[in-house]
Amino acid sequence: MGPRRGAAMHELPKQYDHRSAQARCRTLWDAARAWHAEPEAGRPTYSIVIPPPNVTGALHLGHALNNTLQDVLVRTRRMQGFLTLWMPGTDHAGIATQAVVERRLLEGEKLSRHDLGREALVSRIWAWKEQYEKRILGQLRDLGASCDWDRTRFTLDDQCAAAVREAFFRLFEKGLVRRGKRLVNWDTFLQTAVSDDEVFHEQVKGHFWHIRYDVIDPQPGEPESVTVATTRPETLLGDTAVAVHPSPALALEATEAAFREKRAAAPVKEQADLDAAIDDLAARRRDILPHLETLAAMAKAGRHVRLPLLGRAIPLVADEWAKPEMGSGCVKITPAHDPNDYDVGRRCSLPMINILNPEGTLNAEAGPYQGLTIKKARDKVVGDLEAAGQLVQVEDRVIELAHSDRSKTPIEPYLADQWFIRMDELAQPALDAVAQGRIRIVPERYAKSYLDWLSEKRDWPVSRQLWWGHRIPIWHVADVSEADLAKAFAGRGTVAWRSDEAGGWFVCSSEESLGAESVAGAPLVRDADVLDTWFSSALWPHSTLGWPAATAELAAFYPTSALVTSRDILTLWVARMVIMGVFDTGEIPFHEVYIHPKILDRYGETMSKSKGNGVDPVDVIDSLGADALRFALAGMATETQDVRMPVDFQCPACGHLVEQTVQNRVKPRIDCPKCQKPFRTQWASAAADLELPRGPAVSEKFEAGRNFSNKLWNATRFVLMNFEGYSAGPLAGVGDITTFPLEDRWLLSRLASVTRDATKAIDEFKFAELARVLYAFAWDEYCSAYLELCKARLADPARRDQARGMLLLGLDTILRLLHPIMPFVTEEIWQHLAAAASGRRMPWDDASQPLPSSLMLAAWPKTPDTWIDSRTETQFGTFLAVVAAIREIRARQNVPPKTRLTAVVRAPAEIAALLEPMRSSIESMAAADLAALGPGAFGPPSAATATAAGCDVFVDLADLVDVEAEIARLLKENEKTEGFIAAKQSKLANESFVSRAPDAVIAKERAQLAELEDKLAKALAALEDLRRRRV
RNA sequence: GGGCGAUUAGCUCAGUUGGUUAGAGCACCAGCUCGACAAGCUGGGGGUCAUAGGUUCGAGUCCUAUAUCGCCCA
Repeated sequence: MGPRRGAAMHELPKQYDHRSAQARCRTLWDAARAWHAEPEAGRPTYSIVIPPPNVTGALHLGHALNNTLQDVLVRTRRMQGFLTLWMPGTDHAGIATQAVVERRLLEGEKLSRHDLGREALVSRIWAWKEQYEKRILGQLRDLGASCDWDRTRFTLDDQCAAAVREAFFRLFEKGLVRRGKRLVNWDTFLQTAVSDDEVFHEQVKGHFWHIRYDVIDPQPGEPESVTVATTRPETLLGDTAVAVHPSPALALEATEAAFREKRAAAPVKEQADLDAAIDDLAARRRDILPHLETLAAMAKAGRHVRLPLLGRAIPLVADEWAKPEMGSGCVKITPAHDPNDYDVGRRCSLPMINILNPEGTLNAEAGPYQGLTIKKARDKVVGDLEAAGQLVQVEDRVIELAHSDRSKTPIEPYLADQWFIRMDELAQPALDAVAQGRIRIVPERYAKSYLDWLSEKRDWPVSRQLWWGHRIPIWHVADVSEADLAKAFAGRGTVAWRSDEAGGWFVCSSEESLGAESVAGAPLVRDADVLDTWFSSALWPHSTLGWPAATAELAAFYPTSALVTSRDILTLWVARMVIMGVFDTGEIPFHEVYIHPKILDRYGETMSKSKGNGVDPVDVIDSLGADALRFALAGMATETQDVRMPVDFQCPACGHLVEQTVQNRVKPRIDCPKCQKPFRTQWASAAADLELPRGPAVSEKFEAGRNFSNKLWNATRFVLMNFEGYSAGPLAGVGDITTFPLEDRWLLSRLASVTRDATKAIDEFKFAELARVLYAFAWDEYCSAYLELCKARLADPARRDQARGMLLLGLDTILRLLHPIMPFVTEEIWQHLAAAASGRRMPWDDASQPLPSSLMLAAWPKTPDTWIDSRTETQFGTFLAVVAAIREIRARQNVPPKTRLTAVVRAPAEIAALLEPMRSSIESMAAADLAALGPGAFGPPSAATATAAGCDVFVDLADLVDVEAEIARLLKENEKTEGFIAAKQSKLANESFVSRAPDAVIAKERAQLAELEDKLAKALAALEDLRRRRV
């Protein structure tokens, strides 16, 4: 602080401090509840519901991206004057949350959920939820999300629960809910079915056991046994058939034909393998086909084989699932424990024997094996088979084993009673909404997967054998008549019942309780299951707004405007929201769905906590600021594809960046290769590791945003430094801009173009483009060009105020356009502007009102199209090119920046006339004296030359010039120019080009050729001068 | 097996209805302590647009095939 600066000056620190700014802005926004939306008649609305994050843990980078994009939309629309609601909330995430809590319970207290009981476990999960919900919402606020925090919902709160019961009840009443057996993915650890989406496959080493099943009473000519192979021998206890292909000869022929066709088209390197496969088929035809034909005939005759160990007679059946080209050509059929066998079982009407208890031990159906775990049963079955001489062979084999994503334990296919929602009728309106364009999916190509998935109209299994979730509002009652039910629930429109087709009844209610323990003496037993977590998510857009009540919020904000999400839940969530939204309210839940990309690591893998390859958004917010994070994320949201983000560990001791690799990312501690000091990672668990400082995972991608924040900050610092004695008046009319100096007309033109482009980018969900356009304008045009130009004007009292006004107009507009992406730094600066220039108004502001207290509530720029002036932009471009040419000469001749140059610009008369008013600007920006400007201007023989936008620039370097370097440079440049000329000439000599290309293209080519030839001629003349000088 | 997408500078990505000499950020090189900013300024080097064909006066862009990678579905 020099003595020249008085206390009244708005002197800002040299560096932007994101930490204090973020805290201040949050306080400001919260105090004003600037994010709150109250329904209000007659105002256009814009609404988004947040994809509710799971309360399982902390937010990751994907959440940061997802919510940044929503906030960009929401902040823009709010500034544009829409009554804007962004509905926040979290998801109870059924199985995911219960699994996390159960795992901690087991690790921490060695207790299972059964030790605790339903009520106690659920209350533990609620406690977990409270903790993580708070953390997640806090992180969203740290990110800057302008959600309506007064409306925060939770998928399991009372309001959502009422909506869930009502929706289920309506489905039940309409007969769209059914109960049935289904082969489910059984998680024996969590003891629940998990959906296909919650299953991942992992390759594990296993075996392939070949087992002999004896034929009962073989006839002469018939085989005495069949051999089948399995990776899961214990399942034979549940076998109810052995299958063989009904027409093995035809099947083999078809397979062979397919192979031959493939062979004909195959590249050479694959041919050998295919030949071998074909030979193998021929051998099979010779060796085992007769045997299979016999077995097929036996199957059709209803013959049986004996199940080893248990001795049960099971039929031979003919089914195409048995592949004659594989193994022995026969397969064992265990309908209750294998998806394919289940299909066979249904086709052949086989019994289905479930041999498992829910916790993964064998039940009474397993006879002597009852009570064993699957693993022990497997060992014993194999041992017993061997002892009985039924085990033919054991092969080592790598198998794809299904695991539960939640418990990480192997999945057992398991036959169980489940609740389903019938999709045949429900899916159609959801299909139509997208097919007919009432819901627009962006990018469009994702509409295909949505439509494909929905058009299968597969029933939705909605029951889960969990304790954490919405309890299915169904009670079971047996031994009563319908008249009993009608009497018991007379006048209750909220109760409905249907036959369970086994003599009993299902009673469903939209109320929390039936208000009765029994009907006609028969007990009402509440169904133990809870609903799939996606059921409550499917209601999210309308349940959060108060449905089924006819609230003002529902009327104002439903259907919502847009949904922003990631593609992996397009079917699980988006499609189901459409289905349930239309079913419950008769209206689609949103008009647009924007699918954003995924962020991958440097190897192209998706980031996940379990891989340890992610970046924690909190680290970025902490070190570089929320705006830096948001700017980088918005810049990654390109339309076409996922983006990679190379990640490094930052050494906490020396700051060195250690590349994150597949090897080191799973280690609990890493030694910094530079300073040798160790640091811990997210995996640290040993006490010694936990004491180490943490090395956060970082990415340089975020630094651009931090630097940009600082650039804006310093531009403001400069503007405010020059505000002494300035009182900004309203800029409402801006006045007669035709009298403005060129640079001001240029700035206005650029402001108008950029505003138009930015607004369009947001309308089209082109977030990366938005970020790029604003970055380039703010940095390269406003700061590097305009602000530099103003330096001379600010020193001149006669021109000072015009420059200040324009600087303010430009800065304020940039802040408003940038605010949706970088809310904190723009708000912080806006507050400083308010202190220094409270009287200012933008042309699009309501001049009769004071400016809002927060940038968040300021008006989005509405620039007049009349500002756009392409002639001015061209003219300004020429000016910049001349400046650049002089600077280039300075740089290539190694002239120090302080040494003042003398330059001459030869330009055609009309260009010279345009440049004339910019003479002093050229001089100040290029640090050069302009000795001459015009068509007749020429430089001395000792000048270095450059060309720029039709002008020739000469810089007299007298004895400074490095003649040899200049000659070498010109020679190289001429070579290039000659190449271009040759290419143009041949193009223009091409008869078909000249006759077919549009005239405009040809004229352009001619003009370019002329320009190039002119350039070459001038360069040759300059070369001559230099050569003469050398001699 | 079916579908979708991608391949452009060392890295991460733009590139509009086909039409100048293909752009940006980071990284790299050279020079700069200028009263806004070294998280900065000025200048520079760096690309046979995956490969092979085709359409066209003209292809990074359209078509076909191939290779590689990714995702979704069974």
